Amino acid sequence: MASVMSSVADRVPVLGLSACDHCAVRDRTFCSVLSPEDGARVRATLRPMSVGAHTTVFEEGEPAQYLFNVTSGTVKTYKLLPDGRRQITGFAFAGDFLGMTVEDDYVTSAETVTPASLCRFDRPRLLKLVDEMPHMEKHIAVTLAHELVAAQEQMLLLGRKTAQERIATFLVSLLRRREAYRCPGRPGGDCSTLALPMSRSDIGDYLGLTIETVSRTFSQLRRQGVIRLADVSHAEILDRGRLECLAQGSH
Amino acid sequence: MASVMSSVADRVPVLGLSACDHCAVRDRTFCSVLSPEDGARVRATLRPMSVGAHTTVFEEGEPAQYLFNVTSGTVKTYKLLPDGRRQITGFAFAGDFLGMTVEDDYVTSAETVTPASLCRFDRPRLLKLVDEMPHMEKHIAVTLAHELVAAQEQMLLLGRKTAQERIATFLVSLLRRREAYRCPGRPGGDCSTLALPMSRSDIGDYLGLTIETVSRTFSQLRRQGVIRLADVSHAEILDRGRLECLAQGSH
DNA sequence: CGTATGGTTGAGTCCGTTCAAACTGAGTGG
DNA sequence: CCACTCAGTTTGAACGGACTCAACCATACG
Repeated sequence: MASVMSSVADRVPVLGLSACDHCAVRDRTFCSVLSPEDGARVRATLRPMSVGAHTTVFEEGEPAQYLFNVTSGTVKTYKLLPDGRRQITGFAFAGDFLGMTVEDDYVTSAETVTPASLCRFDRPRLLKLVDEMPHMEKHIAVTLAHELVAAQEQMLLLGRKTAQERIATFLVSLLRRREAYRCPGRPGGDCSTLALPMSRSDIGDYLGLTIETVSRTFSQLRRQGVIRLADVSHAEILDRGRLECLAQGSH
Repeated sequence: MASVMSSVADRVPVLGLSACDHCAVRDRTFCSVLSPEDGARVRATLRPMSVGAHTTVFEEGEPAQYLFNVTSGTVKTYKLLPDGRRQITGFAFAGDFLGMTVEDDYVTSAETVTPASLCRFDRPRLLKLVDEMPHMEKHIAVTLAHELVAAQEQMLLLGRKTAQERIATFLVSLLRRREAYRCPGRPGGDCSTLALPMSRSDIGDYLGLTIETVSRTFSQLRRQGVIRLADVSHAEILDRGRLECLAQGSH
């Protein structure tokens, strides 16, 4: 599968220093904690890029040459077993960080779900800068801690929840994530319609289910009046309270 | 359930400054990166303690007043659903860190599996010190990153592996963890007998299985000549190659 | 030696999977 | 405009791996 580094990166123009100033996700990334001078040094390691849907960003096991910030679109990270079984470890949306690793190789693969724009950092150079910037180290530690909490919640889901509880948890976490990123007053911030940019197959591989079970469970929730499916990738949440009950396993 | 903080802590004598000098796990913790002066400041926030088996160290949702280093024994961390379903998120052995959280509340519960000794740190005071010590910040970020990798591997296990693959993965990861902590030449470092201090119920709740399936799968591996069960809590690895094949899902 | 607790084994069940068929909607071309 | 294709989704029917329920066994302990 084509790697983004060789195939797409060089086609995208470097937008220059001003790009960061207009960055929509700036205040959700480590860039927000940088002084003007440090910001300039970080920008020197950066290249903004746009890629189409279903493009490989990096692959597990390959040397981690770059780090990425998602500035728009959706990206999935996943691990594979030799026989092709797949576990999606997370979905990254605008503002999320990708490819952080202590080892020198990526520990998951990453592929875009939708067309996406990414901020690509040269990893060795950025890590050298990080060493000199305690604020950034701190920001990364906090990000890692949040990801770890999410991972532990996902373990509970994968180890102990039923199909219906998994789907409910997934929908609620998408809702919460959207709320965390939008001001309450902002347009769409409290809308009950949820975009599901990923396929049923992706949802299944994220929740430890098959596509058929995902589909059946959506239908089940629809018949129960908890959600309405405007179309295959847009779910309207009709009864959020009930959904949250289901999600935490108390029916 | 009895909390360690109120019930056990005060019975254990403070061993004074010299305790750290003899600490067996010192070089595996953040203490190893401290200068002598910083070490003294950290020690002022610390109290060593010993607790019996099956003792609650902290509970999910409760204010995170302390952080812990395990100096001996085994501790499990877990999350519960309202109806009692449990997911063990990890086992902590000597040298492992417990209770790290960005939020002000613990995100998992922790309970000893065996009698254990712990180094208890006052969290607010330690975090204040960490802010002034970039080395420690770095060490914590690295630890978090490693835990995140382990969590992602556990997601793959819980979402996509069969019972036999889960048990095999569990045994292999215990072997690897022991190897990482012991020099090859040291006694017991290359011994093929593995201690399983945790109950079948704990193993099941860690691997997303029931105790019956755990027990059956051990018997299955025994019949296949992959392991030998000296007793209920000691497994001898007879065919490590085969076990590693099973663990990664390629049979 | 009786009791208790945890572990093992067996039999039957069930939830989610597998296999298969039908449906949907977007894209293409006559 | 409709027919056709194709990939993704939904639905149905049968299956199976892990679960549930239950009995039995082993070790520890008073």
